[in-house]
Amino acid sequence: MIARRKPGRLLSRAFFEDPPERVAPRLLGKILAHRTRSGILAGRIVEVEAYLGPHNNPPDPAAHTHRGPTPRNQVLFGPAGFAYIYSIYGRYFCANVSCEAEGQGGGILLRALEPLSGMEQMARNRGLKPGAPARMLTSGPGRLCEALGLTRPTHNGLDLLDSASPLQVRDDGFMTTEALVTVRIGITHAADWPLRFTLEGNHCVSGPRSLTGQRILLR
DNA sequence: CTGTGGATTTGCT
DNA sequence: GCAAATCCACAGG
Repeated sequence: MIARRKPGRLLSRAFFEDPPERVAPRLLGKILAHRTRSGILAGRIVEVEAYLGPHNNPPDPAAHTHRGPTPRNQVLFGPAGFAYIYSIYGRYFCANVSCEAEGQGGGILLRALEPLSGMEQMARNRGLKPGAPARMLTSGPGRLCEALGLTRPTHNGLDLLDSASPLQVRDDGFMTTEALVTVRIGITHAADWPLRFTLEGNHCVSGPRSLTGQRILLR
């Protein structure tokens, strides 16, 4: 007998219509779900990073939107709650969610999930044996996309809040009280800005365990 | 834990 | 044309 997970409910557009540094911590504990022919691949969001739009002062030099709209980043300048997926280092994809008001260019990078359903298919997608540890499936932005089967050609620009969309962010009622805030990973500019948010202690969080930071209370 | 190499898309000059 | 890039796998200590 397979236990059916609580699917949760879709989030509202308003949830995402705030600056990235405010939406990012709010996203912790929510669920990213991909409906595929081979089942639902889903996990709880345990690590995110905020990337600020170019209207900020000073602008965020690490953000893809830093120099304004381009063909690649146009989704980030659209309405909030859409998937921005880009390719990186020739081998991987990374998934983001557009946020704040249309035209503002804010985004949130999804860096790690705790797998909830479809682990066997995730392992296949990642080229691992069934039963591979959760960490190896969805810990890291490239791994996360590979595990869920997300690519730019098929998933960039999808509405994450639409009941008909194959890719959604959902809320199953999971409550968190505290987040750890650290600097972002893998960037060279604005390397000291505290814009990475994690569920401290969750073993699917990527990156060095030694990264220290401030704890904040979640509303 | 650290270091290092693979690999290609993007956008600027 | 080229440098940079929101990375990952693997080897070695």
